[in-house]
Amino acid sequence: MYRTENCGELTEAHVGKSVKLAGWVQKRRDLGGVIFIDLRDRSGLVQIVVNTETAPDAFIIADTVRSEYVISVSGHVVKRDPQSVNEKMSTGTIELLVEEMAIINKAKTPPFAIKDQVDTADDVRLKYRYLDLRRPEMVETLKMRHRITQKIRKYLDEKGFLDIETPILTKSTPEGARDYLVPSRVHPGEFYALPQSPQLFKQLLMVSGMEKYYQIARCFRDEDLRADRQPEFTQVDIEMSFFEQEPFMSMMEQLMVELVDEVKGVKVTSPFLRMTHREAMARYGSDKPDIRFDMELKDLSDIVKDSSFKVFQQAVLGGGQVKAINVKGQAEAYSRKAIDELAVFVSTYGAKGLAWLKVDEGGFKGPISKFFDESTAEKMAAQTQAENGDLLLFVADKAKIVADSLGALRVKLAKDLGLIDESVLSFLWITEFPLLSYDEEAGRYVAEHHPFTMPMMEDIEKLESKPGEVRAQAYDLVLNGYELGGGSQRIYQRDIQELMFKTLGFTKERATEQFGFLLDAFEYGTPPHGGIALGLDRLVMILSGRSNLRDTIAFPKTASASCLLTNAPSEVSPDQLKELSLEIDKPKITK
RNA sequence: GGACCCGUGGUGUAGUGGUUAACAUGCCUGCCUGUCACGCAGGAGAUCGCCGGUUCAAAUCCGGUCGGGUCCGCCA
Repeated sequence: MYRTENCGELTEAHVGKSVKLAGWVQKRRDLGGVIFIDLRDRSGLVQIVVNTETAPDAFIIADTVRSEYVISVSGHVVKRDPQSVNEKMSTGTIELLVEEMAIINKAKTPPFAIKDQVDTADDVRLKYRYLDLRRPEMVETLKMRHRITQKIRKYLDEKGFLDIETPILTKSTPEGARDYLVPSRVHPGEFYALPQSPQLFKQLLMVSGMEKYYQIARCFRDEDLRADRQPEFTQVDIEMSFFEQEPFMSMMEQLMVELVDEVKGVKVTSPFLRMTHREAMARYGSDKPDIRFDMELKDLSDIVKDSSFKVFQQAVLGGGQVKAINVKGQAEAYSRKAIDELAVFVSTYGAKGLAWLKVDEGGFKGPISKFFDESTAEKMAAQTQAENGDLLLFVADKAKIVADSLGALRVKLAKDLGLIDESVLSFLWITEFPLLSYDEEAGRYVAEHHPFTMPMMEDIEKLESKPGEVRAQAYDLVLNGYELGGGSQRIYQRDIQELMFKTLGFTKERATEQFGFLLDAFEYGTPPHGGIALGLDRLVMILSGRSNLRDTIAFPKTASASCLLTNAPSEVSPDQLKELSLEIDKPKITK
């Protein structure tokens, strides 16, 4: 037996007991006649002491031990003298007095120190991910991820949901994200796709009468990465029959309430705030607003449309908007140069400029103040709740650009100014999403959520006349400015589903070819159903206080979707290609 | 597809045209019996990501390329 206890779990209750420990050498401190070793395992650290006089054989071994050696020790747990207690260690009041020691395996000096304070570049960490994962904060994050999935499984099990697996090798569908493709050997020239989500299968399970399904499912999307986006990620996928939106949302809320209480000890109140998509876009310029701070977008279009400031005037005349955010009390803090930098920031979202006004006792100050007469200025001040010392920032443009740029600026300023209370978990639901949006590039409407989302019944007759105005029975769960997940009531009637495909520009033939199996299935007694998919990685990221999804995934990909540990993706042999009837059109220039 | 930032001993940084590339930490050796950022003394370790150009001279300037990161587009 290698060990009787775990390092980090030793307490004063063990004092006087003989125990065996095994683990990695965190740190060796050699004082000549006595050697201290901090021994680490998954549970934490404990100090072990080897004395040349009381344990001469062990001392000889301890003398040769180095960082990250795997060792086993036995001895007695003793209480430390009061003056040698280490308050920074959870096991700091005790230590193990070593009697025997053995080296189980030696270790090369690791390329970086195994400790929490990371000062190592991401690429080095990822190349040696197995060492990076030894760092306590990484262990803690993966432990939290485990506790989260365990809680989700327990909760859904208690509510009667069945965990059912769906295929990883499946059918490519053109809607939505780009697919990862897998060539078929048996069917030359044909491909499987990895699932973007188990969407179709979970609906088919509802047709099957499974009634309540869930899966913690890996999903794949061949799109460019972000700090909160990986090409393979994990969804908590949930679907139920005889679905009604309100009770379902309540059940999801209850899961979140219990989960954050268990995992973080944070109490959040239910029901969560609900906000329509239209309101979120108007007030926050985002469909996933961070409502931990104010600084809302204020519409000034009507007030300034007759002003002599041409930029504002023309934006409104052209069908656009003029909106502002009020940066409270920051007029002095932002110099002209600092505001110029903010203008560069909003330009990435397509804004052509960032107008500004500072408020002081004499009224508005700044280069554009001369364009507004007294009564206009008063109305602007009232609309933005402007007071002395405030800084107003304006964007005048098409609605989308105004929302994107001011929405992003609002979040950036809040972060820069420290307006966000990081201890708060701020959940809300966004409802009544548009069903469709017009894709300029494709020259047609595309599904905002996915093509199986049920339109709102009162909008359904507009599907053919004004598709852009149809709202969906869809909802997103938002946490602290991140989209945690989204779901909807699904279409479960063949005729509505066919109408939807038609609206999306599918010919009847193509709809049959791509989704005929679903349309057919709907004709065999399909219950109304709906559900949600939650981004597990993002949930772990937020609850563990990380700002990057990579830190919540044991073996993540880099920004260019490669794995630095295994060097995937990589070239394959000509034989492998031949077997799959594949030819490489543009061979990479070999190194 | 685009923009921006980064690349210098194992690790993290300094050096921004001119001697032997500096510092911290880590590593190695020796000394040290209560350390926990142990201490003290000594030592090894870098063709400055790669290729090309400018120059008498390049870690430094220019172009390209590769790798990492953040964002826009893309993606729910």
